[in-house]
Amino acid sequence: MSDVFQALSSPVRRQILHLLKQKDYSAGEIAEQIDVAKSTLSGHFNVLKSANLVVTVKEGTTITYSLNTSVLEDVLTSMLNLLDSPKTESTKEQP
Amino acid sequence: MSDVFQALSSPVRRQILHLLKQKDYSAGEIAEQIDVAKSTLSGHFNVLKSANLVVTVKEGTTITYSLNTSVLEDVLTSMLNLLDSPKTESTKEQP
DNA sequence: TCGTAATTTAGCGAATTAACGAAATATAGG
DNA sequence: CCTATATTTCGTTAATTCGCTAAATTACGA
Repeated sequence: MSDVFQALSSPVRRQILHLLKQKDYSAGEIAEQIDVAKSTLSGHFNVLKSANLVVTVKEGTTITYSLNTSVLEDVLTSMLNLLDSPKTESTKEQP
Repeated sequence: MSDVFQALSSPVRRQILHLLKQKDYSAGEIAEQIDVAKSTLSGHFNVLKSANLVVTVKEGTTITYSLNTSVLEDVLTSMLNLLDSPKTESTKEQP
């Protein structure tokens, strides 16, 4: 869980995820659209992979990344948990 | 947004948020329930405050922390955004 | 005013992160 | 086999994070 939030805390990585929401991309195609060195991106890919936020398929020399939505769903659930059935606001006036 | 995910990426801070979900607590009361030095907790409070995830009320020498759910709702929305209307899986078989 | 309780600030060390460029690896195709 | 392409690994550097202890701050109450 920490891994996922940590992964989501980088704007570059969120940008990658937003790209992958539209369609699958290879590492190179993503590099064309994000202005950091490919080696740096490769590091970001690793973080996303470790957090299970993306899944890869290797075909020849090309690696295609796609979004793994199930982990996002898990995080969403855990955050809903934080919001659902909130504390009884006994000291405050109820509307 | 990065701040919020960064804040959420620490187990200690998530533990604090979960406590605050139940009811408001003072810094000291939180310290009783989490096993790190008070000064360390104070640092965590700062992170949570900067991310606007908590709100404080000072009363005498005691500072009471409470959850600010609106930021959590924003994050939730942005994550739903990542899941909603996913890419057309043109290369995959539709069920 | 003095002492005490609650909380924060300051300073430090170890570990992690993010960026880069250069070099390495792997695969496809001639 | 050789070369071009795609991607990763490595070494470096700068910045950030997280934990601690010790000291400072703030407010209360005797």
